[in-house]
Amino acid sequence: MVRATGRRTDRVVHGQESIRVALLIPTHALPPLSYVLPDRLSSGVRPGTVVVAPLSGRSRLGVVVGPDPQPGRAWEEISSVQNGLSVPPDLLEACLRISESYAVPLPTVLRATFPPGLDAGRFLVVRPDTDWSWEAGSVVSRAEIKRALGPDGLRAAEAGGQVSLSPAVPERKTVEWSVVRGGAEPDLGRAPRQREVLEALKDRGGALPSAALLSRTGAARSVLRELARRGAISLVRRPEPAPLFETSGGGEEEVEPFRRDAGRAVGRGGPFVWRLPTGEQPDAVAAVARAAVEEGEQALILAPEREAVDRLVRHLHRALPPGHTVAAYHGGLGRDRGAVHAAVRDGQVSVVVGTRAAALLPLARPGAFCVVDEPDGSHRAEAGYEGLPVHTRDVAFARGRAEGAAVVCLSPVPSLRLFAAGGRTRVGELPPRPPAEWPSVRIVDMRGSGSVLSSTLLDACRRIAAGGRRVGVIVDRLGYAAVVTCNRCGAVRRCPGCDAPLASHDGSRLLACSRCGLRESDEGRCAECGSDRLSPAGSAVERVREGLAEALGEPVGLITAGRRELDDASVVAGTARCVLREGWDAVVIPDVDSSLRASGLGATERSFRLIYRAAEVASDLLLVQTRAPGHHALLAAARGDYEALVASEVPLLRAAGYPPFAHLAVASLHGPEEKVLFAVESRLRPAVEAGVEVSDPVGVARAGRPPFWRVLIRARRPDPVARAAALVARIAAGTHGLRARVEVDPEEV
DNA sequence: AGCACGCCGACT
DNA sequence: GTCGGCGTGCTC
Repeated sequence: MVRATGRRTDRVVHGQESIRVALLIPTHALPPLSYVLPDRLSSGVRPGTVVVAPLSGRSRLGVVVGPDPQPGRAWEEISSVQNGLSVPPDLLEACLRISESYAVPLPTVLRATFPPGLDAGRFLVVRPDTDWSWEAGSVVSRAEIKRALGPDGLRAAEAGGQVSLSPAVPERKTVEWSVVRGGAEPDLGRAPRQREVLEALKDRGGALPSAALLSRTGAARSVLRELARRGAISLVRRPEPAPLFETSGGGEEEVEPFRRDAGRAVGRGGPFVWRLPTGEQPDAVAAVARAAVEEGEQALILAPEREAVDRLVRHLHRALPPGHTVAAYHGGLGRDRGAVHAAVRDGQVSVVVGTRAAALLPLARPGAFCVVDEPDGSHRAEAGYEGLPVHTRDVAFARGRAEGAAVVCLSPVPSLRLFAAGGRTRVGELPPRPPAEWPSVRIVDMRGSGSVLSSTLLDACRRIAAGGRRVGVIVDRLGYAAVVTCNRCGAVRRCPGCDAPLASHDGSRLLACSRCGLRESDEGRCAECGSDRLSPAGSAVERVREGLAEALGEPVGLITAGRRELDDASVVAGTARCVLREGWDAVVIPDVDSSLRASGLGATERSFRLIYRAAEVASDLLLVQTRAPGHHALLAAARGDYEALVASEVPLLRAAGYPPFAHLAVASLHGPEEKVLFAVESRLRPAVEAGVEVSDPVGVARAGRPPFWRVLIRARRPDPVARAAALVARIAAGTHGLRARVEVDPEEV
């Protein structure tokens, strides 16, 4: 079921011609360059082939992107072809598209398809000088050559072809393997233990790491030594095996209800969204994976975190029928990561589950991509940090299109941008599945109350704790800081300078701005309604925990990403991510307003999602305290009514010109003000296409750190936005002292 | 005049 | 990313 798309990449490049090569230097400043492809190297070179090419007299690794559209400029020759590393042409196609659409340098995107830890600083000695200490054929590091020959000597040796860049993946640790020897078998009639071990080894294909064989059979090492002495097996050192798991089956029945819809999506191909309860996601994933492997294809499952990846691997182990191979791929694998990469690329793995670092893993036979917990923020790296600032959902969409595979996004509350016709990608919807159960929901109106914890909340906690059951309390802010709100209208006291909410720390009478560090006293009136009844609200997790413990007269647990204390207490406070990972009898959100009053792109969605997910993990009761009891997102979420959210929010996205109806890019410029202003006003603004709006740079002050400037770029169509974003990045890359981070169609602003 | 430093653009 | 060219400005 391979549907080749091949826009410009399926032609074979051959003959003494020139080709375009994207050198793997992660910068916006360097476009693909033209090189001559000498005849002796031309066989097998196609788009996606990895080559070594010189730049300023230095060997660089690069990827062939296609034939040279304007031959004649190329002068330098490709110096070698690295066949083992090449990127599949369809995946290259997806990389080109991602680079263009999201203003990420092509080398950065291509790098993400490569095996981890690739060492591009090693040289093969081809023709050594008589006075060199290395023999022909040996591999030496750049540093060592530089030390012996000096920088000029290295360059001369490179230019003269005496050494050639020879990148390699890190060597695997070797371990002892037991391998069955062919030929006459010794008589093991009187050695049942040896016979048993030999049979077990033959069952597993005749080769197994000795440690695994021994633990599988429970035999002692002496048994292996004896078998080796008799010539039945040999003990050899081989690379450690990759952590691949054979499926066992046994849990396939639960997958059955999902198979028809998953099969339809995988059979048809293209992007899909599937709304189903969070708890049903693992079986839906299994159904998608199964549909792909039954076609003889591979599935790539993308989950937000390592733990979720490992859980899914364990689930698939049982949920898929026997005879398939599952593997995890994420940063926690260490040196095993390279081995999994190779196994996936060679097609030995049927289903690979990974974090966003796996989004561009090359697959031998791509069949389905599946994005688990699609709206989770961890699916996208922050701009400026490691990883692509592109949501894995969008990476998967680009791949699905280029590689002819289905993409299925799973969540009970998917990103709204998937539900709007006319976006970047037309997304099909699989029949949604309603929540399996829904708790009773209690909305406590906190208007007119200055307290943080209502008596209703405390009574509910007492009642549930008394029954030996558990309450999870969601407080999505660390530490003790609290904002100040008006008791009458609920407005938040904001910093006059930068509009960020002012926070009080440790109960002091002083308010501080977390952004610019401004301090002022907490006296005064509400800027909205003039009321003088202001009180701290939006308490952070430590304060709520203390308040609860005091009011309930018993210890309260704490779960955050960094800390875990008394987590078996009957009442446990924690951040949303931690509380939502577990199941509770009741879930309490004492300050849902801290989420509801947030503004900007994605804020309402996020609030809805928080409340909805809280209801999912609460088996009996969801209790929410608010000063906005009529808020439409709150009411819809309390009913579990996603359609209502779509109906109310999608028109707002359209009216506000937010994705997917229009497109925007956020550029953060770090550097002195005059350079920022010059770059934006004199270079960016005059150069953008018609229909592209560029905002004035807005300074963002940060306590203790130099400020930066933010520029919003918007337009109706996606491509001009991406081109303008790439332009700012290029301008900044070519301006000393100016650095830019750009993010196209961010999830939130 | 001679030299150090930092910015800018080229590199295919 | 990395290097060399060149302008600015300082010192002998």
